[in-house]
Amino acid sequence: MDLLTYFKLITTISAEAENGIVTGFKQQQHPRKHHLCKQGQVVNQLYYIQSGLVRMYYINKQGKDVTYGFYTEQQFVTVPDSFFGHSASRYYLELLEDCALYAVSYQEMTRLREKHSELQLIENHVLRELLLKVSDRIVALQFLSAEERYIKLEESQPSILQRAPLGAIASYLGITQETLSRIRARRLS
Amino acid sequence: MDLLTYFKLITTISAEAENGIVTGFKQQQHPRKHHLCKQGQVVNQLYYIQSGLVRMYYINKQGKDVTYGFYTEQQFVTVPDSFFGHSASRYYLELLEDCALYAVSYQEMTRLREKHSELQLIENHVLRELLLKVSDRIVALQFLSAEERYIKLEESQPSILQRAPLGAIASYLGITQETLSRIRARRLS
DNA sequence: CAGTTCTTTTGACATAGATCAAAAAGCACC
DNA sequence: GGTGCTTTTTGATCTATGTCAAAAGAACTG
Repeated sequence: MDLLTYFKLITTISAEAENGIVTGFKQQQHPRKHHLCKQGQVVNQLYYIQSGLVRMYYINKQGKDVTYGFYTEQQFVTVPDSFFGHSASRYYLELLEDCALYAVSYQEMTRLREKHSELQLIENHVLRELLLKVSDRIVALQFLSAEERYIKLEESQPSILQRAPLGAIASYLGITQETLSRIRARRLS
Repeated sequence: MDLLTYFKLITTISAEAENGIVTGFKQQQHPRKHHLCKQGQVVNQLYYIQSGLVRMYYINKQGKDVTYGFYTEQQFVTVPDSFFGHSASRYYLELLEDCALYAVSYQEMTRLREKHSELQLIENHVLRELLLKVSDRIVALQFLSAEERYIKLEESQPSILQRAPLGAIASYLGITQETLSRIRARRLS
């Protein structure tokens, strides 16, 4: 879905704000495997995903790649602490599919937000969505078994199971590839 | 710390905004064990904790009480999805100590936000803090062992270990009381 | 399409942490 | 200061999930 169309679902947008959005958000295309950001960089862009799939991950102390989250069509993605705090990112942002994105820089977003109250609203909306998404994860990780977490993902974002590689899904669920593979086998029978 | 003092650490506050804050945020005192919210209610207030300790928890499918988070001095607490979305809360908010709070209603917060750009900034700041806090939890729950999670809590919020009961801490860490007790014993020797 | 490499599955074994049960230690209230 | 609660600790198993290793399957590449 187009960025403006999406915004209009959240709130009504004045003509001036629409103008600001169209110039402030830059359309981009990137191929599969492209990195929007690597560990150590400051992420200065907030991305809206028109189409495609993005994975956020980090490398833990044992050198293992751990998926923090998946982001798809009609979602925003960035590394919040880096974007808002201008700090080095602990995370990588990697495209798992070719993506059509809209990107806005922090400076531009600040300008838009100050000029158009709609953008303020939208930013809050985005933050709340991110917060909600993350809250659900905690509940899952805290007290569901590996299999229950898998089922939960299956219900909430079924397409991920098809679209992302096994290893990425496993670390997202907080389990090993092997265990995920076994869960899958068990569920088929 | 006083609410205004805290706000002034985030941004400069105009005289009018100061006025709005002072009238909009109501000071409250509540005793230990009081509930600010129970499961099923809509949480219409955002709380700033001047002193005391608040626990957010829910009852899971097996009927067990699971701590979602602890909130202390100089933090904001509410149930974000309920407060922002006017939906029924899945969580309880319980005071683990006598608390001095400032409370602002959703409507009042909206009014303040629209009138004073500072409040907008502060709200975003609060959301970002909540998001950061929660992000760290995910990283911990995803790939740290029970003992590592304990150590992490010890480092980031040492006072919780003294102030909250064992069972509440255990479920926060995603483990049983018994395991937590054993971890403690192990670390003392 | 044969060879190389990456991904997923399967198997055997090890272990962190759960569960159940009971003892011990803290607290509160007559 | 004893009697009854609640909270914490300790002990003995049990189980889900991890680890290591190897096989099977897909997916690129020249």
